Amino acid sequence: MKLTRRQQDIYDILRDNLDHFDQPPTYDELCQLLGLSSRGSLHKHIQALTQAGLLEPMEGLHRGIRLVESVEAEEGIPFLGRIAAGRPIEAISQAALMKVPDEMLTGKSCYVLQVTGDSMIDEGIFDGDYVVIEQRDSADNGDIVVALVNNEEATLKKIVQQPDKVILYPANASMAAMVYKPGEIQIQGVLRGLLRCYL
Amino acid sequence: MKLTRRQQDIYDILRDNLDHFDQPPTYDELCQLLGLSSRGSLHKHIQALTQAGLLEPMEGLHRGIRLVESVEAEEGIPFLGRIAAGRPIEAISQAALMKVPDEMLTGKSCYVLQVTGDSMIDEGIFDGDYVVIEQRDSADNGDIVVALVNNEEATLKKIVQQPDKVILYPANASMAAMVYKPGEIQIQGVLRGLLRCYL
DNA sequence: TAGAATAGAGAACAACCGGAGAACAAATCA
DNA sequence: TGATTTGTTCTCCGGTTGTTCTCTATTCTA
Repeated sequence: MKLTRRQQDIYDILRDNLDHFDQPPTYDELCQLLGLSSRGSLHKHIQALTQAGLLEPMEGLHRGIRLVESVEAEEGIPFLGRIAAGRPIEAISQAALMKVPDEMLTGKSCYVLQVTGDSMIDEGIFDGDYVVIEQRDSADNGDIVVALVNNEEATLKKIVQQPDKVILYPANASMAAMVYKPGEIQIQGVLRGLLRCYL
Repeated sequence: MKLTRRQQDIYDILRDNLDHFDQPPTYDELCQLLGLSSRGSLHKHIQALTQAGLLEPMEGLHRGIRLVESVEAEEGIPFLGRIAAGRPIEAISQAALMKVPDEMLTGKSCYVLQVTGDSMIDEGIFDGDYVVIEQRDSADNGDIVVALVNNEEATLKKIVQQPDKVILYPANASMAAMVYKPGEIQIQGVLRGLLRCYL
């Protein structure tokens, strides 16, 4: 169902309010947020959203505006942000969904990051490529993982774990491997797929 | 149905706008983008695109210009087979569909091939990777294309076309470029995306 | 060269969108 | 219970936006 601009505004505000308050707003409160002076005008939009299946029908109840729970999710897995060696993952403001081949999905929770930098270039992972990551807290030796170093820097590297140390290998002849103590490294996910767009 | 030049312009702009805004443009906004001063002129083109099945019919709705989402974007595009330099495309027995990110689709007809061999390794295209190809019979210099050589061998190479010759460059330091006469090379498609599965 | 196809300008029209405000009824609160 | 808040319904309005015309210019083709 297609929403008009104002309907979209109102839906966004309602969705936003969900996180901030435990009670739905009254019409008057919503009108104030929207800069309206007439409840009647708002009501028409609320009705349209209900018609569209985005709001539960509210039969006269006060504070009865409620979002429909299972708005059928679009297909795809979330694109979370960028990962660059030596920095935290840079989250993107608006969560977008990205369709990926089923072959890359493992049934576990997965997400997409965009790679910044050339540290994995010898593995054919270039600056600007997208990687599909399976959320996990452990990995096998030789896996390419998203690792959190000292709870602050996120990086994409090939990992080798030994009883007394953890080594992160970049795939770039001009960069050196880094050695850490096991406690300093936290695995956040394992590389499952690569996506690259040409112009 | 074949689009006129202006119709193609408009379609491209609409497709481009999809990524930048969450609401379709109004006629006036589109006119401004196109340098038109009359909504009536635009309307004729919109109608033609609707007729061609590329736009949803908009029954008087404001901001009602909406692209018809192709089945391909929902279900995936066909995986046709393997391509190895020096051999015809090896078709797969049963056609499978593969979901790919919308960003790789151009609205034109696309398909997926699996790459065999290392001839494009310096471009980060490895043996076993999947490539998304847009079906076309022409390309710009520097594009990576699926080219049919002498009507029998298919190959994935970077192309440079000159009036008197066509050069196919592999992206592998240990391989040499090949030079052909224009008539010997037939372009079958242009590289739009790359997919790689890890384990 | 005539005709068709493409492309645009501009005017007039109708529908849609968003809003105001009054009156009413139901829910909630004191 | 009575008063107040809150949701509902209704009519009305104006600007925006899509639609339909007619008219003109340019390009391509038979």
